[in-house]
Amino acid sequence: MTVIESHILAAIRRIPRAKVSTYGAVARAAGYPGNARRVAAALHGSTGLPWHRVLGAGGEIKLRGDFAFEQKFRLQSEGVTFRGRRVNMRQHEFKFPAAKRRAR
DNA sequence: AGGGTGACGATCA
DNA sequence: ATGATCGCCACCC
Repeated sequence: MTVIESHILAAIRRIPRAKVSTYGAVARAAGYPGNARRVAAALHGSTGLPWHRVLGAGGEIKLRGDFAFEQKFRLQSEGVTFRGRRVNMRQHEFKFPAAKRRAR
């Protein structure tokens, strides 16, 4: 568990129920702008997180196959509405408080 | 050290 | 909308 990873996971845990965010936004909120890929990687190897509340830019589901179905199902269960593969961000995006960049 | 990788993102044809 | 391309960056050989 690296420090960057712990910061990223902490940010993800702050996303409230029925709200969503994006890989890029989580990276910025954790203090690591430009590290969207780290967010995805951290998510991939962790458990017990609201992983389904993290989407690609524009509110698009980036997973494919069964995982994509699972994510959509979980979100809809929380009341998040979809327009095809995307969620209405105007309505469901969680706005993180501004965060400062962290040292790498 | 150097090259490949990816649940990314922005841009363009 | 869809696919290609390029920029990006920590990880893992």
